[in-house]
Amino acid sequence: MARTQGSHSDITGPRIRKAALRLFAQQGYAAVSMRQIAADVGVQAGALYNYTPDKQSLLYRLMNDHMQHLLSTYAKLERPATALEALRQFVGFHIRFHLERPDEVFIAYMELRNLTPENFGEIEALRRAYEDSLEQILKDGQEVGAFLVADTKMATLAVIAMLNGVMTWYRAGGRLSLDEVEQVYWDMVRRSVTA
Amino acid sequence: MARTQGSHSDITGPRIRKAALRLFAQQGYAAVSMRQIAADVGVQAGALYNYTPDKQSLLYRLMNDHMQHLLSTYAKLERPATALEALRQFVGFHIRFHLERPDEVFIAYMELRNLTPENFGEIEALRRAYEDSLEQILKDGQEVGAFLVADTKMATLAVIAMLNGVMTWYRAGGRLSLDEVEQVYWDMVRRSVTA
DNA sequence: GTCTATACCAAGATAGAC
DNA sequence: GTCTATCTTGGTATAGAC
Repeated sequence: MARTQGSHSDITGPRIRKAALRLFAQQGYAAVSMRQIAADVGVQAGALYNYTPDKQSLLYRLMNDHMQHLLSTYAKLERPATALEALRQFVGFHIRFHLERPDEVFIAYMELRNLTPENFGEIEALRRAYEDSLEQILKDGQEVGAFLVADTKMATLAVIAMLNGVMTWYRAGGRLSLDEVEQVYWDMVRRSVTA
Repeated sequence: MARTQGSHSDITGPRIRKAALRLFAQQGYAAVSMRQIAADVGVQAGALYNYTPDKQSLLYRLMNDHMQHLLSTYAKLERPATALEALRQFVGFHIRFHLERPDEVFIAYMELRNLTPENFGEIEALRRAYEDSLEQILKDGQEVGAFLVADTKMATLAVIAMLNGVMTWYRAGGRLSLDEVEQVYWDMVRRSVTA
């Protein structure tokens, strides 16, 4: 665990972010000290400042990395032919991507208020871009009569909120398999936006 | 604002809780200091300890008061005759009760991890009791064929998650009236649990 | 690149005067 | 019941040796 000296430029950075990620998710940004993160990594507190100018930048980096990863992964998916299929794809993607990264997800929406205004603005823009991709699906489906919603913006937020709820209770190995959960949520989402 | 002396037993307590409520909601429990709360009330930090044994108890008190209020208010409602009407009542009650108390709601689910294990257990039990009242509605409706859901527990959590989403974006005086929002969400909830 | 040591400040909580 | 003053601890961040 605790090393005494040496040069580890390539691995210490990722280790710091990994430790910060877990600790922030567990205890919250404000409740975690730089000393705690350093102890977890096995270095002294001062060494952290070779990798981040300050604590705030560490948080921002974690949230930015996560959002970029989310957007780029979704963008790489092959686009289905119909709006209904696109919605199904979105539901499956959203549930799986998020369930695989509980710490990142938790931080991404619990620690928004601990970002500086500038950093907050940037993360918010990324989040909105992701929401927009769902709203576009709903708009497309609405146009061709596949969906029937009173307001695509509200429906977008309602669907995402419903899906995010999975993260608060789902645990692998529990009563329900991931496939079952995905199926149930897909049913509810589909019914909520169709006539 | 800043008073200099005197005896204010009856009003200082509530003022402290009100200040703590707002500050915790805005900045997070861990990021708010007792000195900040005291300054907001207009007393010195030491004076707070005449009203709470410590900071943790202050948080617990706020969350407990909120949950008790939620449960007792819902319990006082007249029970509708049908499951469908009961669900409609729940949706309207949930949205309105929560939108009227954004700070309490925000704290109640953002600061759970800052409770001691004992306090956490108590608050969790109250939250579960509230969820159970919705699940009972879904079970009743499922029995008489009014609803069709794959799993009442999952449907309960999905519906609450969807409704809670309103709190993240709705602002009075915005594009949509409260009645409109309630109507839209009721439509989506109803469709999501019926065939 | 990491260490030890430390500057500097603010936190929660308590003591005793009024 | 509130004040002032203070104890003790731990926070972020930096300096300089290795």
